[in-house]
Amino acid sequence: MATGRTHRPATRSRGIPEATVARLPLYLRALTALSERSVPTVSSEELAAAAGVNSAKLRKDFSYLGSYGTRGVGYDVEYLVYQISRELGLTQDWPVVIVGIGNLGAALANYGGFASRGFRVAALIDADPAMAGKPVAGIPVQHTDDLEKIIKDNGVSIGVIATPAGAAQQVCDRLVAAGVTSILNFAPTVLSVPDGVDVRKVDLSIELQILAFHEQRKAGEETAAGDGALPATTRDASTDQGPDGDVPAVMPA
Amino acid sequence: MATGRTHRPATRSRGIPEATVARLPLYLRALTALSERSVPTVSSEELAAAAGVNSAKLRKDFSYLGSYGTRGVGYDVEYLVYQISRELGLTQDWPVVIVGIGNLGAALANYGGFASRGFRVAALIDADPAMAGKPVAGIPVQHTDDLEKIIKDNGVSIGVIATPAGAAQQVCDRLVAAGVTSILNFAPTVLSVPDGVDVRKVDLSIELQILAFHEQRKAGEETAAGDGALPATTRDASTDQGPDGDVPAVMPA
DNA sequence: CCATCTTTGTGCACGCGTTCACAAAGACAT
DNA sequence: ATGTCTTTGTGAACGCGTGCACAAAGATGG
Repeated sequence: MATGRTHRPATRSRGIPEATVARLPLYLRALTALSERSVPTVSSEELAAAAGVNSAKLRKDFSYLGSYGTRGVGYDVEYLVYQISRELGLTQDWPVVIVGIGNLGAALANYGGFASRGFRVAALIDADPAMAGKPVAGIPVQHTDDLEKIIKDNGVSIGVIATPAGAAQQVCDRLVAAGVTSILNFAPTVLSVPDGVDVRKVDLSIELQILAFHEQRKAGEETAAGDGALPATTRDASTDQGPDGDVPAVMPA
Repeated sequence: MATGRTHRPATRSRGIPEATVARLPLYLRALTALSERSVPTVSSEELAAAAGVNSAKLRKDFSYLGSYGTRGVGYDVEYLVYQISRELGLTQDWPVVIVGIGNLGAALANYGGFASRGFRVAALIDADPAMAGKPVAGIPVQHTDDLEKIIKDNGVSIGVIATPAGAAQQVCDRLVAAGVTSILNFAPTVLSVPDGVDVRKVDLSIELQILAFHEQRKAGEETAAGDGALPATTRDASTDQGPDGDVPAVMPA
């Protein structure tokens, strides 16, 4: 998914570049796997391979956190797991509410990856009165009317929006008004929020569209001769190095 | 979601920067909305606002596609919808298979955003024999054994992986071997694929972790003096200018 | 204690992406 | 036709992120 930032130029949070922050969870996952296999240390090379990144990049990323490695040896797995967890704020409990319990909302409620990382689904909220009280993933769905109270009672600061596009902005506004300062938006809309509120966006259809773009390029390069309107003619599929760059489809905003 | 690119340095596909490609779907969505309201033309300023981006960026993005605007007037909505759709390859039908029909897979199968953009769910595939034949979103689930045949019979080139992490790489390998060249991965794993195959990754837990990082920063800034564990106490919501940069959590690879 | 070997941490250069700011282009009125 | 006004399209500067390549640091063995 891709979205644009309109204002601030990619602020660097407390010295840690955003790009690095976005990779920390990846490292953490790889490290956790190593930890479960009781591997004591890893080299930047090995860990980078496991996380699917360049080793120099990984070392530079870690250098922003401090010098946690030992030259000639590598990094202590357990220690690094702790440091990254702490940096990401995963050592504390984050109550989360999911608003919009349709197919996607229900799937998210059931998703194990949340609980395993310190995120606790504090409540499920839906506008449909018929849903109220019905348990999803073992948690009873509550009605939107109680949204503000739920947020406040549970000290929720992170909200997940999985409503239809039409309801998203309104839900967002209410979440923010109630004190939520971080939002993960699955609805296909651009949300506008006041400064100080983080929004990350996940749009499944956009991801597919980006894939389709590249797929189209791989496929017909010569078939493009068609009607007009576009240059795209006689494209020789010569060295088709298969596209893919590092571009987001999910970003804050 | 976040992943790193290991190799190629963000190839520019046929002159169109990846960053631009990632934004095209956003513009398209905004334009479609305008089209439905029968708005004939839009200025870059208006459209940029609707898409949540900078107007200069939008104009530059469009300039990569060609000169479709009229100075002093703006852009013709219908024409632009067509051009972007064509550029993204949405004027053709893209059969897609979803592998792994758990909570998430089922939600994806039901997701309306796919069909509305030229993506057709050609088949649902799951490894559980008990699922076989059971209809999900009106489509009968088929067994993994038939994966290769399904891909070939339907001419599928885009696959969606919604299996548990453990099965993802294996499924991926089979998809690729069967001819799939674009993969949207929801499993929390780094997939390795041969050159020429595009992978985009969506990781819900990573998104939350990134939000948690910023949330933590917003929360305790002063409490940080403590033991080193976590600030998170006494949250004063002062002037919390909230961080947020433009960093991806989803990328190809 | 010294030599060697491994691996980290980083200075530096390069390239992509973003943004500003403006000239060119066209619409529209007179 | 000519002038004015709006909006595009883009040249240029800047900043972030990436990756190379190497020096510094430490482990390890003799």
